[in-house]
Amino acid sequence: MSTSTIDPSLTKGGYHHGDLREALVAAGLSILEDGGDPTSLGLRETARRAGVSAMAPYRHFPDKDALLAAVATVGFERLRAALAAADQGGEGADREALYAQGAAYVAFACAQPGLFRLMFGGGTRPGARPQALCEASAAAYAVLAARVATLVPGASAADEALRSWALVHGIASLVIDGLVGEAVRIDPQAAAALAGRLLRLEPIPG
Amino acid sequence: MSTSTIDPSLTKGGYHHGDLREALVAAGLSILEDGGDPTSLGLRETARRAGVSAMAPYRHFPDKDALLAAVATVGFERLRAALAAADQGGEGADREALYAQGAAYVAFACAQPGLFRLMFGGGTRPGARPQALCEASAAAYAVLAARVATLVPGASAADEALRSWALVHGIASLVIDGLVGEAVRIDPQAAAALAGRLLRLEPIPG
DNA sequence: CACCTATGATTACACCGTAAACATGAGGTT
DNA sequence: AACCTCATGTTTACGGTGTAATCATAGGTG
Repeated sequence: MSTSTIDPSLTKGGYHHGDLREALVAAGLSILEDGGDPTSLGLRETARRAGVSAMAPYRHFPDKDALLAAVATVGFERLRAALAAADQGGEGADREALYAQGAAYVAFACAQPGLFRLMFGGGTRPGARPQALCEASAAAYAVLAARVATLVPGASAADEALRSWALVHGIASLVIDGLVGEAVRIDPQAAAALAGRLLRLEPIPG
Repeated sequence: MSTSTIDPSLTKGGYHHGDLREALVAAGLSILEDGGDPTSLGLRETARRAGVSAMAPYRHFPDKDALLAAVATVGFERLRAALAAADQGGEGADREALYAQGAAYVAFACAQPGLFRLMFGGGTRPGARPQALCEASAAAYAVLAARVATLVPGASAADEALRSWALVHGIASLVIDGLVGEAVRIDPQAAAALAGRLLRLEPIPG
């Protein structure tokens, strides 16, 4: 299969288009990066963006939800990378790494709200998620959970990790939906700072 | 305008249909209560549910987003009522009232995920929200913020309220999107219990 | 009664997701 | 080299949606 000089990494599915599946995912990401909602992410619009016929995506995805899931999977991989990078920002295994992860989580959502909304409940019913999507989201969560595990005793680590996740996810959701003030929503840095502040905040005393 | 015996409260807009505007909002709510996503909430489908022509809603709403916003406004009013009722469940001004509000918040989202998703970023761009919708969401938040204000000194009350909101909102979002385990998503009681547990959880020590 | 306006119905158009039939070109076989 | 096969992409078609424009009617007002 390799007598020709074509790069084998592009040969897979590279009959007419170089690699249409990846091109479609990239087109979908570009739509979201241009300020598009998940509702703007249509099958025809994505195909148009990839410079291909409207029905071409059906050769690579069974339906629209599968294309959206593939885009969301890339989103989770990017989120995982962003969390891991933020975690490595500090030096030791201290809480600053966790705060940095929280700030990165919110900054990610604020910088790409369309992608973030697609990743979380952006259309596909739970239970019908492809395995790759589930694995990608679990991998992202694992980065946060691992940091929490280094900070708390083993028993309550799971609950503490879930609590931290819910907190930063709630901040991110409220910010991108414009429920916490316009200034924060516009500026990803301000949103990240808010996340760090709330994460550091002591619970209600009593 | 009131020589007839018709109830004035129904006279407004009640030429042909009793009160089509309210009927459309009720039809939209019923669609969401029947397990419909916000995407299932269409203009034509809502009109069909209300037993009226497809274009009739345009006499009462300028476009689809306005109808969705009206439905979301009712959702926030219901959420506000649920939070207020949960707050009154206990007796004193203690933290149990706050925990009850958190559990009620998550239970609301879990019981009506479609409505919850519509209320928060369900289509309309932030900034284009009708004033009534903003007021309804602010009124719901005010119930939670008021309880927090009775528990913490004035300076940090705002941040503490926002932190509590983000935490319960994050839990609710993750649960209805199926990111925290199927069992919790199915059972609203289990979801509410999870909210109470995480709210009670002490922060990460250090 | 005649009239006016609010309300709802019809029709039409562009867009979308999906299915079916068609066209094309790369690769292996002879 | 000639041919066959099948994966890939295109075209056409259908039902559904949101929206604009036009028509029809019900209810109160003079």
